[in-house]
Amino acid sequence: MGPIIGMTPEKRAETPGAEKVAGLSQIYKMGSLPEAVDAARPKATLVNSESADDELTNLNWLHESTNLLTNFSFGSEGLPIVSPLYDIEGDDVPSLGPSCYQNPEKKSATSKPPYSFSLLIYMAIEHSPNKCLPVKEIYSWILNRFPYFATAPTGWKNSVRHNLSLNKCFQKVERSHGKVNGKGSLWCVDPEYKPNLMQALKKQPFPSRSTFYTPPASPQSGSLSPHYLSSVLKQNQVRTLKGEKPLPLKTAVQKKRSYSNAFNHSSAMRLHESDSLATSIDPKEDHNYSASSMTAQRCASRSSVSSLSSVDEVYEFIPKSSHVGSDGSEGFHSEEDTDVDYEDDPLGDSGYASQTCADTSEKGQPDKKMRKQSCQEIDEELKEAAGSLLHLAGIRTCLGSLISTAKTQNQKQRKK
DNA sequence: ACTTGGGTAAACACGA
DNA sequence: TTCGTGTTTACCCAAG
Repeated sequence: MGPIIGMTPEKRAETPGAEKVAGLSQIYKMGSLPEAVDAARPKATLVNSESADDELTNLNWLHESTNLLTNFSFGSEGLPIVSPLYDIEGDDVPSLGPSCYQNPEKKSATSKPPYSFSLLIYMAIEHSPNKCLPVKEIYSWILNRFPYFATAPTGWKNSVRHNLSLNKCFQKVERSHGKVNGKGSLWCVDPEYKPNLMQALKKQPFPSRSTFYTPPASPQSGSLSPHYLSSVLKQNQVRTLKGEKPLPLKTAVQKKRSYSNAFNHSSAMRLHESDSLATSIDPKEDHNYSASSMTAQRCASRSSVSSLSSVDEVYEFIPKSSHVGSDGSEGFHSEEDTDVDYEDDPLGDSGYASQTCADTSEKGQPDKKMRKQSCQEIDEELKEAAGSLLHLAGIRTCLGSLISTAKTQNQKQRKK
């Protein structure tokens, strides 16, 4: 059991997750995105609004989708401009108080929040330093932010757990090795669904745009988080130890997609559809997140948030000993840090990395092989994704030249 | 009318 | 045994 569980309220208040939530208060001050942001944001609605329903024979959607793709993958302009609001760790912004549920409409703090449980969980997780929270901390966060639940029937906790389990947006990560089914797993947001969640957030009565957009400098934003990837690796560790073949990353990522609930349709699906247009030639085939589109999406989101190479990013959650040196002394502390510990590592991200390091370093050679294999698999996927992107970029180039040729001919004909 | 998402309740299993 | 956690099922309601 991690130190978070059973923490006294005083101690909990000292945790970064509790104090850094102040940034959330800004969400509610925010009216709408600056023009520049909207201009820079990939026009997800572009495809959706006009051409998404168009027949597939119309190549406009492809053209637009390649624009989308370009914005997403080939330049930072595809990013929502980073608002200071995303900086949930900012201390220089006055907090609105213990409860950030002070929206523009000044609703009573004790009235029911206008957010679904999924969004509440998302907010809670996103405002944790590690982007991972145990259920108990999620409860606490929600309670702190939405006093409504203090007096609400206890069923809401059931709903939270229900959502965590059922909603594929959320990924369970074992806190430490040897506790596969133990109490208190950590819950993370599947980065694949962050856009969906953000989209859903935007549709709430009190828009909180760019609220939880994490800075590009953060390696875990907009991509498969080190946490999640490391969980996949851990699963593979178990499989390896069992003598089974490690799951390919895409399989592991798709695991939750087989679930039948939540965020697969409606707003999430609509967003997904528009996004998938950018990566899938046939949108119809993408309903189940084809591997290529998934990897492409991943790659796109990766490259959109970070200048890191994909391999670098993959390596971030792998002990550097595996690619820096054999002693593992560089960049990671190697003490037996077997649990995510916010107190020891208030900045969070290194906590999980060190955990992964500790976990893997204890297991010796087979894990090195496994890590190497996983890296190779990830690399293969990335290559595949890059290939898809290049392919689409090529299509776009062709289309561009065709269009310009057509325009030129059009002009010539008009002149005649 | 139907589908879908969301909320809620309940039952059950598991581990601390 | 109790409690917390996680999963699953079922039902209801609202919105499209």
